[in-house]
Parts: sequence; structure tokens; C-alpha cells
Amino acid sequence: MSAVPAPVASAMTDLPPYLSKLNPPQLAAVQALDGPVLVLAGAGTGKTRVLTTRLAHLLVSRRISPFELLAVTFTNKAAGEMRERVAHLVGTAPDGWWLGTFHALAARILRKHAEVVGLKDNFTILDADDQLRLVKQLMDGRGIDDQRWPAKAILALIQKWKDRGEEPDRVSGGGESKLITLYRDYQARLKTLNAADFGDLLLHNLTIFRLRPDILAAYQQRFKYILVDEYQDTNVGQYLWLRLLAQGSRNICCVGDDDQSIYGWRGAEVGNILRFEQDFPGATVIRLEQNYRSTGHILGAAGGLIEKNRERLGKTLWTAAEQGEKVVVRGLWDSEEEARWVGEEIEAAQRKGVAAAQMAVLVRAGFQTREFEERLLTLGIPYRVIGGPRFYERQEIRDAMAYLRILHQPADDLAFERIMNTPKRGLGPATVQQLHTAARAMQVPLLEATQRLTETDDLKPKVRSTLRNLCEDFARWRNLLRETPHPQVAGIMLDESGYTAMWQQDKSPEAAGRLENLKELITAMAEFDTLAAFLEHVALVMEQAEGAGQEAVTLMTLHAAKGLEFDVVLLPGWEEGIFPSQRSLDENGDRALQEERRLAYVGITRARQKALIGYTARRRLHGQWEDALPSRFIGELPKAHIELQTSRGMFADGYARQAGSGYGGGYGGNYGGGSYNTPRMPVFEARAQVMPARRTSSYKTGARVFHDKFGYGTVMQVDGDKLLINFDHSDSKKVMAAFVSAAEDV
DNA sequence: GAGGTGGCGACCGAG
DNA sequence: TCGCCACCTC
Repeated sequence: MSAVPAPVASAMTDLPPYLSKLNPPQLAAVQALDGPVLVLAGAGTGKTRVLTTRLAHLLVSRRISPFELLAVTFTNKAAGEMRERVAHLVGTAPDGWWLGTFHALAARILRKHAEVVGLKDNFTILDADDQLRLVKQLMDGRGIDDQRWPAKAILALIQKWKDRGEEPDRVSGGGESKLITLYRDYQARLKTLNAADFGDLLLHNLTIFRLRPDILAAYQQRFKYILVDEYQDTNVGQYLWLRLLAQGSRNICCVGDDDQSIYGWRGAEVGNILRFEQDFPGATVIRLEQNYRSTGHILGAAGGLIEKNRERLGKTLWTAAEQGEKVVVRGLWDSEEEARWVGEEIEAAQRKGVAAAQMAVLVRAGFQTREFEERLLTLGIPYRVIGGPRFYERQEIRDAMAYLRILHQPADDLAFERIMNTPKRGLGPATVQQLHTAARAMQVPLLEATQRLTETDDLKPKVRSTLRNLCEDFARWRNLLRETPHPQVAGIMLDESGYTAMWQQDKSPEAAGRLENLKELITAMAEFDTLAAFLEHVALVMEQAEGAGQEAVTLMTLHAAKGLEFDVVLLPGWEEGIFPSQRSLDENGDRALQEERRLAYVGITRARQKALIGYTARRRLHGQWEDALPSRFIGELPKAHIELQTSRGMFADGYARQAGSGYGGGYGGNYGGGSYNTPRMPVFEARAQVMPARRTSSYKTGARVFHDKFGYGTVMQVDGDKLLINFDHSDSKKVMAAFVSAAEDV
């Protein structure tokens, strides 16, 4: 489909080929071009296809210019995907289109009209690090008790206000006046720094639209059609922004799924999608309910669970596919057994021919991946962890970016402060304080104040010469920028400043990787014409380079899994307190519970073929063993779609080894003498399935064995009941024969 | 000013 | 249990 399809006069007959593959609701969603439209797209119902086809259809059938179209997503990934697929459909690359994330589009508008809100068009976009430092500085200045109000909490509050579209003088719902004053200070400080944080991008747009109706009207006229992805994740500010822009044409199409709204904690308002028909009267609502991803049992289990939520628009997914396997719900003794179980299920699936890349372990919180990582490492199963620090959040990238930011915008005090003593130049807090005081007195940026101070005798001689050199260096690098390409200048600057040398001398294992990252950063710069364009890219768009691990099991949080799919999905840790998360429930009560339930729904619906849920009776949490109860969500799963397994046999296994004898049955709580505290398994006691005990026997040299902690290995030496084993994925170790079992042929 | 140590708290994390 | 931050010493 490379050629542009011919426009059609009547959509009812003779559909153009790009529409012929859609099912009736999908077709309706693509063809409802006029007026407000809400497309409720359930998990796996072909949302992306509808979005991209709709875009293509608009361009073809309405013959509008791509520049009259606004298409908004949340992530760069989603924007990139849409870009690619639309290009494929209509045959042109969507360069310069208004297709991007809320933040990228808002930044574009803000650069055009920065002066309306008192910024220059080369304003800096701050990262979370800068924001926090700024808040800390202001708190020091105001003498706010950072015990009662940690800087992080204050920043979170400011962000919340911004998410709601509230400027300092418009904060609703009474915040402490001290804190609102701090918010006002913070905004004022950003202005003097010629900087904006992420929240400001949207917030300043709203201010511009309010102060300058002429500017708003121009955008309203420009955007004849608006398309929004993941509408259930929009916050109040984004909603207001969309509503203002849509007031002109009223042609706004929002696609989303209220059942997959899982970002309430960062300001998303599921109410936005629930209220759509009131907000946009006369709206057409279209439901996509045919699922092309999962089996009947998976959809049945997920559907039964999400039905327990009260606040939803309601839709029922169905599939033409077979029922498939029931969702496995497995009770386990403790988190160690759980990790072993996950490993076994992955190996079992591999034996059935499922590729590692088609399997995922999804957890509620990031720290939970650790135990599974250790297990997979032991078993030699390749895996990758999604999450962790992103490229531009790494220390070395932030440092390098700070150098570049000063080059671009000498008034960037935060950047200057960040690298003033990086690498170490002998400039401590005392010097920083002195510079700050001087800068405030002279009412100039830090760098300029520094430069002026070096011409006086106010500084200690050593400090003075250090700072003078630094100022001269920056002046030189900036001059260099006029005649030398910016990637080259960046390299020179990082070398001459001693920054590269700092990592070269660092002996820690990460140092080499950091130098690699710096090289990658400089390589990436070459793709941009100007330093300004590059800085904008890194602040808003820079993505983590995808890991090479093609054939690897994916470990990640449920949040990170939204939008993805796998053949086999493992969902461990379904225990009260963990999932649903106690902290969320404490903070937001029933609202949070419903969101946790949606999260469970998202987890189950990631699976194509098989979903397995695990819960344990005892878990090591922050280094302590704690008892746990099965998640209430387990009890909410419809019985018809699940298969319960409780691994009592695992105890027997341990018992057999400790006693050196076979496992003799009678598992009713008569556990004589073990160090176990008998855990309670209150939910499905009666349905317990016994797992067979592992065979133990005497081993010969050369025998293949399996050890729960160290994995597979070969017996090198037998010494009574002690074995010397050469482990495949660990060093050779001497272990008791009772702790290994004969490796099954794999 | 730089480098070391003990106490405390720990979720999810786009742009 | 682990990592970060505040505090402390050289």
C-alpha cells in the first residue's frame, strides 16, 4: 500500500482498499469525521489501526492539508508509531505535521509566543533534577522546615497544581498559603532563569490562550480536525488545552479506554473520558469490543474482574478465537518459591516452543523484578528489564547537557551550578553561596556575576583563578561554536573541561559505559542542525536505545506493559498490600482501588495465549519476612475462567530433603520440627494440588544436577554426602547432596 | 573541601 | 536488604 488511495465520493459503496479490512465498528470510528467523537477502544481491539486509518482517511477524503490536523499522543513511542504508519498509508513522510506528544506540541506553541508569558524563545526545559534543586534553594531562602515539608513533596504539590492548570493566584481547594507563596516564588524564579518545567509547557499555553484570544483563534482556525490518543490518561490541564483548541471546528476525536486508566497518581483524570458526552454535547460514541489478541478464558477472567469497578462506561470484550487455557492462579509458600515457579513456567513454555521474547513477567513495583532477575540468571534464561534510568536521566548525560545548556543559554544558572565543581575544581558550597549572593546583588545571572567577581579581590586567589579559567573556557567554547559544528565543539568542551578525564580515571565498573554514553550523545547531536534543536530533542524526545536482547524474557512493571502484548504473561505478587498497593489505598481509598483493579485488568489482557497469576503466603519485604494474604482481586476472578493450583508439594520437597527421606503425604499441617512457621493459605485451601516431590539419590561424577540457588551443574567429585559441583552459571561449589536433584533431560 | 559512615525509608514514573 | 542523604572527621 504505497500509492495514495483515490478519494471516494460515497463511503457506503466501493470502499477504498485501506478501509476494506476494518470491522463495522472500526469502520464507523474511521468514518465519523464530523463533530465530537469518542472511540472506546478496548484492549486488543485494533486501536492503532483505527487511529492511523482515520488520519489517512481524513487526508484523502476531505482533501485537507496535513497542517490543518492536530494529532496528540502521550509518549514519543506512540507518536513515532503513528507517524510511521500514516506515512505508510498515504505515502508521504509527515514532516512538520502537528503530530506529537502533548508536551512537544505545547513546547512548539510556547516557543512561538514565549514573550506573552515573559520568556525568551530560547528558554530552557528543566528536568526533574533541576526542579528539585530549585525548590530546595527557595526553601532555604524562605526558611521552610524541610522535615515537615520535604522538597520532593512540595515539588509534587506544585506539579499537581500545574496538572490542574492552576497558576499560583488560581490555586483552588486551599493549599497552605506558605506553600502557595513558594509556588509563586518558583514560577518567578523560572522566569528569571528563562526556563520552563514540563508542567509549564501546558500551563503557559493556557495562559497565552487566555491573554491573547487572537492567538487562540488562529490555532482554532488552523486545526480543522483534532485526534487524541489515550484520552483516559489526560489531566485537567490537557483537557482544558484540548477543549480550547477544539472550540473552533468542534471536530475532535478522542480514543481511549476508561478501563485502562492507570495514571491517576500523576494527574490523569479518568473523569475526563467518563464525562466526554457532557463536555462535548452531541458526541458520537463508538465501542470497539472485538478483541483480536487473547483467548476466551483470558478475556473472561479479565472481564469478570473489571466488572467489579463501578465508575466505568462499560463494554464487554469478545473474541472469535478459541477459549484456550484457563488463567492459572497459583498459591505459593514464599517469594523464593514464587521465583522458582516463574522460572519453571518459563522453561515449560520454552519447551512448548514459545520464544523467550514472547514472555513477560509483570510486577506491581519496580523493586519486585530483582528476585526474578536472580532466578533467571541462575537458570541461564536471557531477560531484559524495562524501566530503570533512561538515557537522558543518567548522571553523565545530565552533566554533559548542563555544559551544552550554558553554551546555548549563559543565564542557565542551574546548569552552571551543576557543573561548576564537576569535575572537582575545589569549589565547595561556600564558594557557591558567595557567587549566589553576588549574583543577586548585581541582578545578573550566575555566570556573569562569577565573571565579574574574578576581576575583583573578593575571592580567594586559588578560587579566583579557577573561576577565571572556567569563565574564559566557556567564552572560548562559545566562540568556537560560530565556526565549528556543534558536535565537535561538544567533544572539545568535554575534553578541555576535564569532564571526560574524570570518567577515564574512574575505576568503577560503570565508568566505561558512561564514556560510551557520552560518545553516543555527541553522535546524536550530528542529526540536528542547531544546538537549540538538539537540546529541545533531548529534553522532550530522547529515548532509551532499545537493548539488543531480542531473544529475552521481559521483566517490567504493569504500568510499563500497557499497550504491549505477549504469548505468555506471568503476574506474580498478587497479595494484599502489594497488589492492590496499600500505599495507594491509604492515599486515595476507593478511587485507588478501582485504579489498581484496572491495573490488574491491563496485566491479564496483555496475554495472547496464557496468563498465570501467583501469590505467596510469606514474602521478604525490605529484608524482613512478612506474612501475606492473597489479593482480593484473586477472589474476584470468575471461577469458570481460572484454574487454581496451590503448591503444597513444595513444602514436602523441603521436608524430604531435610529429613533425607521420601515425602510421605499427610500434609494437613503436621509439619514436625521444621523451622517453618505454618503459613495460612486461606482462600483456596480445599482445592490444593500436590506437586510431586523431587527425586533425590546418590550421584556419580559427571552427573547433571540442579540446585535451587545455583541452577544446573555437573558433579565433579563425590565425597560422601558432599558433592563438588561445577555450576553452569556460577563458580564450582561444595554442596550437600540433599540440596540438589538430578537434572531432568531438557 | 573531600571523603567516609550510620540511619532511615522504600510504588507506579510520560515528557 | 539496598541506596541515598545527612552528618562527621581529616
